[in-house]
Amino acid sequence: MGVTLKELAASLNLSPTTVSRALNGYPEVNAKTRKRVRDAAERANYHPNTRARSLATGRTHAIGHVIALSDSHEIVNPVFADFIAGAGEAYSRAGYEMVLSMVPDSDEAQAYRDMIARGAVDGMIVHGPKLNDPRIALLTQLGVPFVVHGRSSGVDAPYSWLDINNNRSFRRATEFLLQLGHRRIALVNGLENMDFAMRRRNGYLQALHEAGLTPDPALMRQAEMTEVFGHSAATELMRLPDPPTAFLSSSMLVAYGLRRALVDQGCRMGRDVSVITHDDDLSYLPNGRDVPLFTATRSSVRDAGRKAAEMVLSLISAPGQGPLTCLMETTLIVGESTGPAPGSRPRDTARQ
Amino acid sequence: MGVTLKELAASLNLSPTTVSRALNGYPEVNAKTRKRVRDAAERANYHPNTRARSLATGRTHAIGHVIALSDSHEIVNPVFADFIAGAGEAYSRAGYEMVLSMVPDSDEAQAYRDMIARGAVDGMIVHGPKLNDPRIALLTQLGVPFVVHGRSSGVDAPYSWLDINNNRSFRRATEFLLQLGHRRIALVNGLENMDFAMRRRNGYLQALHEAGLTPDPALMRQAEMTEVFGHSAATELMRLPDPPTAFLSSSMLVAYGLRRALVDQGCRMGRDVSVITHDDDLSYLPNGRDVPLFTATRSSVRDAGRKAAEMVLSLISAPGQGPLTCLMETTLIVGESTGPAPGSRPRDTARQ
DNA sequence: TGCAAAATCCAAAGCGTTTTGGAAAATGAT
DNA sequence: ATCATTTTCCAAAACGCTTTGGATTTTGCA
Repeated sequence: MGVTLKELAASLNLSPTTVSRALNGYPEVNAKTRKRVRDAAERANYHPNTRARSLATGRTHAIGHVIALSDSHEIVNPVFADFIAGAGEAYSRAGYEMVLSMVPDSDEAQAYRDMIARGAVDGMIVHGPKLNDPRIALLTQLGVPFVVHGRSSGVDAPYSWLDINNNRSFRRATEFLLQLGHRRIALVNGLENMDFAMRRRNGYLQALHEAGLTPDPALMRQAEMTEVFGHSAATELMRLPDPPTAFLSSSMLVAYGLRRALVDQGCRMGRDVSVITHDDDLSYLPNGRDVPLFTATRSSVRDAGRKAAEMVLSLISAPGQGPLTCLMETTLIVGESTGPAPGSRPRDTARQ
Repeated sequence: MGVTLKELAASLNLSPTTVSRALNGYPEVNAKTRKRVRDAAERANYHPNTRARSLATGRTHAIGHVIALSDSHEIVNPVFADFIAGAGEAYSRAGYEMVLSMVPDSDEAQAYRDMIARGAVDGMIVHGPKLNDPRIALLTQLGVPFVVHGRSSGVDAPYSWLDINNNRSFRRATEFLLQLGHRRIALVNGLENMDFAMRRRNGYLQALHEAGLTPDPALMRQAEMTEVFGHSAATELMRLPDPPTAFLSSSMLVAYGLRRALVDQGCRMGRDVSVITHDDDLSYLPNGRDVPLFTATRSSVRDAGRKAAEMVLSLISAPGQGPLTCLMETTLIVGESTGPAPGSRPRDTARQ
């Protein structure tokens, strides 16, 4: 508890009104007194009490994030930290706070309700949307500005979202592999009740169809995206009678696991078997130093966090503007993990 | 903005006072009316406005976490997400909020100051303490309850902390390797201006000394703990004229990199070269499925988060009790990455 | 100089709670 | 039936800020 406005005003022989206005940049205060006030505030390390301010203004200057911790598979999504970091930057630049609520996913809906009913936040970010995600309807009904990180297939009503082009991203990656001559391409995906995983799968399927290939269900796996999953998936897939010559992975960690399994089998990545992974550009999972370890579809989730935060702030400052959307394209970067399919000449020089 | 207390009171023909007391469990209210009030509150989904409540009580029911994002090496510590998850659980159980502030590390001190001056939090958690960390003095001076996740060598004044026994942990791991006959043991550490890294190094050195070995500076590396660092460190170390036969790693990700480099060199882990890593038991970095991939010193950082949160809550609810401390031991789990040093019979059967 | 307009300041109300200090009603003892 | 207690409730103040509606002073212009 620092200095209070009243005290500061008293020490300056001014009314609280004037001091408040001076600090908040209202025009009806003399330039000289404004400076006097500002200096005094600085010296006293005065910061208006957030609670009192928001009680008076009705705005909290806080954005809420609810993270559901599923009791069953207790995984904290690793992209979470970087996304939050990006969002946090934007918030602190704008003078906003971030309030986090981590709840068992059975209480998730109530967590959103509570935050809003208690007047704790001006807006929210929705993480990890699933297909037909009910949170979107809930929040629109509650009338709170919010932005979804991702989209939710099946939800028709308009809402604000920011997403990467998962479909095109995985379509391109698949095409790239096809051009290298690969015909049996495995998809090692995240859980496909997650919207992003579903879209990636669709992109992969579309590319196969356009190439006139029928997808083989045996080559498609989904699970929580860990290194261990990548390892077991690749191990099993390589033991098939007709194993894949290429892999598409949904995360760097999974790709690590793929690589380990491939090495175990005595394959060399980029020569015997190709791998493309999605790379969220996580700060602690750099994809190689100079030349990337993995050929990857890359998009910084930290940037996404920053942008999503800016979007929700914009929704708050200009409420009338209707849903905002932002679709970010990924870049396909070529690393050492891809090469022509063994025993087949590439159809065509791979475009970019 | 949900129902207000006044409205609820009006709808019940009661005064706000009575309704407040009924809901907060004060004795001076009839059991029947209390029930009536509680039911009505439930029906209306009434939640007291956090801001108003904390303005009135002087307590915010919020704990602050400041995360510094260094502009130079923009790494978000991967343990952060799991720690936060653990803490978040404890907070939401206790009806507390978590407010997060992510700032460039040049503004870090000011971020702590601000949070407190603005009356935004009742207590704080300090992340990633360095040697002689100035934040500890700052917060004690400001008089806010706080708990440090880790310790800060060089800070003498007492403070509350929760830490794992990094020293003993790495001492034991080193001893384990020595018992397996290893004599040249490399340490692939985190940045040693971090307190935890320094302690691990000391534990390692102590074990060597006790075994009558002089540490070789060429075998000790430190950097940001990424897979890529692990890879480059191991690659360089294995090219030494007299390469190590064992590695100690400070994180699972680094260990992944070590393993990749070793494989590149044609070594088999656990036979040609041994590896022990610290394992924070991160949810998305499981150490194998049945039998651990890596022999490891394990301690759940999520548990640590939970406990640290409980400690700060306890400091708040009982202010007089002086500094709380908690030293957690790690468990040394044996996986597939360790074995007897090549060309030397183990001194002794490894205890444990 | 005089007067309207602009500039500068302030008192007081209000935001949604909790809490203090009673008041009114019910109860118990005599 | 009377008085002292205890129950049960309420009016009003307070938390620290913003904001409305004036009041006072200064400025601009004729």
